[in-house]
Amino acid sequence: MTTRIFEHPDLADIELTSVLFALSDPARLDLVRLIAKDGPQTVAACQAVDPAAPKSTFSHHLKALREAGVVRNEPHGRQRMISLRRDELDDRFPGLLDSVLSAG
Amino acid sequence: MTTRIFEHPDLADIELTSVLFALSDPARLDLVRLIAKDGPQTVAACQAVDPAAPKSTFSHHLKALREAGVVRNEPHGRQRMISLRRDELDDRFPGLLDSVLSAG
DNA sequence: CAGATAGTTCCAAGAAAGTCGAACTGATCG
DNA sequence: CGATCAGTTCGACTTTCTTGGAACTATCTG
Repeated sequence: MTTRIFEHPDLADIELTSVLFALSDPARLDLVRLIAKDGPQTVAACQAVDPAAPKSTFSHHLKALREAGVVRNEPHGRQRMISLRRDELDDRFPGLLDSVLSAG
Repeated sequence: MTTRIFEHPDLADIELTSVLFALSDPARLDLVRLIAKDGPQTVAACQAVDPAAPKSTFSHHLKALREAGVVRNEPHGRQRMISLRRDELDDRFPGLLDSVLSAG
C-alpha cells in the first residue's frame, strides 16, 4: 500500500534521545541532509543518497526517522513525499537541527 | 586497574554520528548533563544519576562516551575524573552541545 | 481491465548494544 | 606488607538494529 496515512508522533511526544538516535546513522543523516537542502522529495528521489541500497532497507530508515519525529511521510498521488519537520523540531529543540546540519 | 591512561580520540577524528549515538542513550545523556552542570566528577559521583545501576554497566557507558569523544576519563589519585570535552566539541560541532543540553 | 510503478510490509539471519555478576588491578591507608 | 577502595575488564546472555529478498497493495496509464 502506497497511499496509507502513517502515524506521526505529536511534537510534544518527540523525545530528544530518539531524535539523536535516528540521526546517528550515516545513511539516515545523509537523507536528512538531502531534504534539508533540496526540500521535500519523493522516496525515489531520496534514494539518490545511496542508489545501491535496496528499497526495503531504505524504507526501514524512513520508518525510523518518521517514528522518531524527524521526518514526515505523506501520500502524494501514486508516490510519497518525504519532508523534514524542521519548524517543529526547531521549536521543540532549538538549534539542534542547525548544528547537526552545519556540522562538517 | 584504575590508573591506566585511556585512549581518547583526537578532536579531528571525532565523528558526528558517533557523538549523536553516544548521546542517544538516556543514561548517558543524564550523565553528560550532570558533568556539564557540575563540572568534572569522579566516577562514583557520576553514578548519582542512577545509583541502582551496577558499576560495570556504568563503566560501559563511560567507555562509550569516551570512545565517541564526548568525555575524558583521566586518573586522579586512586580515582578517575570524568570531564566533558566541551570546548573541543564546541569547536568541532558548534552549537551542538548547547542545543542538546538546553533541550527540555 | 491489464500492466507498470512506487513503496511498504513480512520474514529471517546476522551484527551490534545493553546488562550484570565475578574476577581483576592499581593506589592508598594503617 | 595486607586490606580496602575505585573502577575496569571479562564472559555470557538478552535485546535491539540492520539488512535484504520476496510478497503485497494502491495508484495511475493505456
